[in-house]
Amino acid sequence: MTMETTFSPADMESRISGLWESTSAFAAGAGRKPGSDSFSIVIPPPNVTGSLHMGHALNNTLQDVLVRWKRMQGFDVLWQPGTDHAGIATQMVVERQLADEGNLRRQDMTRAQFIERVWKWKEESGGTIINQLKRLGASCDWSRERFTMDEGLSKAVLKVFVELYNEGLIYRGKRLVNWDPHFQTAISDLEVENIEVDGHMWHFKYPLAVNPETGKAATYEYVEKDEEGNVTLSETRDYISIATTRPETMLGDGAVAVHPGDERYAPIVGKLCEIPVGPKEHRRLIPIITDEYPDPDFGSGAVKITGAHDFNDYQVAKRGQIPLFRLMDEKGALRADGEPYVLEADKARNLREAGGEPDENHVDAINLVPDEYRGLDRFEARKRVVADIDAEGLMIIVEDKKVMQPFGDRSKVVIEPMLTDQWFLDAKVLAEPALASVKEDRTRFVPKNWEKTYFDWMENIEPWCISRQLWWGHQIPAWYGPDDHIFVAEDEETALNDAIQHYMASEGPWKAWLEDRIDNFHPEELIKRDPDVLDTWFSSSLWPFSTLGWPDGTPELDRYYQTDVLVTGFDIIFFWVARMMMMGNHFMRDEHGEVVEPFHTVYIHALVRDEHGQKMSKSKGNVLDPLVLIDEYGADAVRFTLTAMAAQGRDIKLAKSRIAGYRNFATKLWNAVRFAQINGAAASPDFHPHAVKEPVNQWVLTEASRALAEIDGALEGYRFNDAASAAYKFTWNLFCDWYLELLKPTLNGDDGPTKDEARATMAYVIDLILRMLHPFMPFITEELWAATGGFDGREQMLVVSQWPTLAIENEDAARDINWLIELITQTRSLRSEMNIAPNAKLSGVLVGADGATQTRLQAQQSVLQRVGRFKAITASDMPTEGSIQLVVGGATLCLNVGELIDLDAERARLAKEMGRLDDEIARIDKKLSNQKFTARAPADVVEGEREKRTGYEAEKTKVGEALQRLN
RNA sequence: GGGCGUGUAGCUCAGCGGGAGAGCACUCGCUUCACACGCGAGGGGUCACUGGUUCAAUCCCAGUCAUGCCCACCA
Repeated sequence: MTMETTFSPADMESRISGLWESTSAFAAGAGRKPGSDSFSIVIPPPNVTGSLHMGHALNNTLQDVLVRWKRMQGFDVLWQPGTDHAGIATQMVVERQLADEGNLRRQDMTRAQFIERVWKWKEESGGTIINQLKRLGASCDWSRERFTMDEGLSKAVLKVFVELYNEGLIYRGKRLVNWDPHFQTAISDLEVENIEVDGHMWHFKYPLAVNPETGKAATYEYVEKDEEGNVTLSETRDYISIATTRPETMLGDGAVAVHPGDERYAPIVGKLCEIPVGPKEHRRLIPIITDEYPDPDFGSGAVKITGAHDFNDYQVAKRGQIPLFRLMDEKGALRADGEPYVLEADKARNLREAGGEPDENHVDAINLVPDEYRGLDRFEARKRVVADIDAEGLMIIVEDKKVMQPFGDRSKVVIEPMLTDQWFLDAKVLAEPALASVKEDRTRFVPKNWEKTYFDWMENIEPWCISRQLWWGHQIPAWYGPDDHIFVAEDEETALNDAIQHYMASEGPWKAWLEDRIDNFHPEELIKRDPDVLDTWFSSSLWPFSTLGWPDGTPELDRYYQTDVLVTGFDIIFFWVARMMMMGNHFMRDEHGEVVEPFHTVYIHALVRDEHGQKMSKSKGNVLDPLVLIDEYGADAVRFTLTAMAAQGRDIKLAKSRIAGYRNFATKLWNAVRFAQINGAAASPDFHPHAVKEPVNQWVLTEASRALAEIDGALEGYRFNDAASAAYKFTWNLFCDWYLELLKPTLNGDDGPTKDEARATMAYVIDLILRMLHPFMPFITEELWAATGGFDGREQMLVVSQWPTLAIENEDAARDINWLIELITQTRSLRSEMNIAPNAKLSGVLVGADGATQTRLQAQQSVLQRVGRFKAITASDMPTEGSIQLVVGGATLCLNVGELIDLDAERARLAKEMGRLDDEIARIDKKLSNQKFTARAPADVVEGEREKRTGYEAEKTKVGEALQRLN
């Protein structure tokens, strides 16, 4: 087979991919050795709406490196792929598509129609990212691809929900949650991004209530003191000053709170003040209460309490039994439905405090939202409230202020805390065993410092709001009876039976209703299913076992669970890793009933940034698209770059020049193999690496052994960058730069056993290189594997061939070849420095060489001529006159350069060399003369310094002699 | 406010107790019979700063200054 000087990744990659696919090379267990252990990884399922970005490329390259390495080692490997249904993201995509088509909006369709539409979209466009992963070379078992909404996974979700509900760990309740007014759903704390924005803080006067007996406004002496207790301000006030960043929530205030120790407000605690918004005759009065929450030193020290629209206020309201007024609708507009939301238990109390009687008629009298504000968007309402208060002269001041504002991570709109009915998971209980697993080292994070992040979050975990007011997702398996009794079951039939049983055993009206038509009613007449769906991460948290068939007991579950390592980015430690730990620990047990964690290792990798360290974003225009890079440089180059830069604990700043550099590496490998082909590299049945005779071959096998050990060690420790760099250095700097060069005289020489050994060793080492590089650069290595005849007859594709093991350590050969390399390197430097033409053939004599060196000289004569560009080098006792002299390995090499020699330059060069040696010796002497050093430093270190000194001294003598000869 | 990082050659980064490294960029020289996506040779660094521990510190500790990220309820 003839090879071009460069290769074309594009053609090759699709061809190779096809071969892998058609031979099922990635199938679970492909290439395993009989009786081998399993090695399994579950892919972090990308969103079905996703397309491959650099983060995916890094994440999946690293997984693929591990998986290919383990597969070649003979493990029974499963890399489980799949995608996530991504509730909000997918619903968003499909709704946008509907809008683009000018068709119905979601709201105009039935739920069933819409969901059908989403599935259709999924079938048509949902596979994009999977194909992109294939282009990267990800060796997942694609035949086992799963989707979080698959039947099997949905079954797992139902089972988990029902069990956790029955255990009391899932419950429904009215709580303050993060409400996304754009998507009109609750979201979890994690889906909220707090961003600092420019805002304002308004200071308003809340007038004290008119005393009904006197008909006058109440007043009090407001006194401020400095730190020493001196009065700095004293005035009579008929109001309390309130600071707020959100005036639009004022209509929902339930109280004003001050700190119990705040003397300024002590005279008015317990009194009422008025919310200064809306028609005067209908303004609501609220009490001034005390609570630890207000900070007397911040603002005025008085805080308005809006329990239904602020998380802090909610806590204060609960403590003080302050009513919660839900002021807004699902879109974040002030409600227009006329009826204020008041918790039943608090209704009477509120009315009483508002000065009214607790009867239904009075509710309208304190109607929460005045007519002129009804239906206003919250930001519009804010402007109106501020303007109206200002017009009334009740605004004290407005400050510009940076405020932290919550935004929906997908919708990018301001999140509104809202009082709604939601489902929650008691995460605190589930977190405990998940914490213990990491504390007790049964699951470990790499790098370890991420454990602290995990601990901090898990130790302070809050209930997880798992319900979403969406249509796309796992619908919550809960049904409500006519009296709102909840029936949770895996299917409607069970829920219905439960309901029938429940009501038949009750004494209420529904018993009679049922007795009337027990076999003749539609289920919907009795129970209605909760319309909400579960948070996408609920199903993702089951991924490590739901993809393997759980809750059924499958052979795959037995074989591949616990998975080995989870490879992921730190940004989803909370979203996903922690939750998988919670669910895995709760549901998965071994035969002894012991907890089995979903994975024993969590490898956390960095973020990929642009070359200046900026986060890649469309708006900055600095996004590098992995697919574009793959087109330009090949998948192997992209993969190798990401691997080589994946140092632990550091973000990857990706520059195209690096990718180009590793593309060049691929070309280099290509040409090395081409060279070997041209020169008849051939596997010989008689070849045994331990039996080679030539030092150069012994040496390259020694170096290959070292490189392999380094790669294995690095991969064991997830030091991907070290592994890549060891493979790179061996291949290029050792094999190409030296081994192939040193072989050239032999390969161009006469046939014979030496040449045969060279050809066989060359073939053997190329085999080795292709194997050791395969996890990093699967395409080109597979291609070259096919292009070369190897030692195993190429019965298998490289992907399922064996990972090399080699442990040859030949010190003598290493010394021989390193001497040769040093001699050639030094002469090259000299030629360059002395401006001697690179192709000028020099002759030289080696003076003072010991026996071993003389033997080397003899043996390497042809190499020296070819690679070192010497006419000849002979051993001699007598230095040549008028030569340039070099000290190499304890001997002096005199190079005859004829008229080329410039005596002054030569003297200067040697003098500089002397100076360098003097410096080295002085440095060592300083150390050795330090008695503390010789006394306290380890003996081998001291001995090492002495040896170095001896070496420098010997070299100095030689250089001195050379210098003398010039005079 | 708490936590986790990072500051090493012009750029991007390895190294992390005993003689400062790589890739790219730069300079010089090479149509050397695999490769110019190449070959050979070079220049370039008080390893952020200040103290401390140590026989020895770029590396360990403390502080300072920069810089990045995550978490958090100051209205």
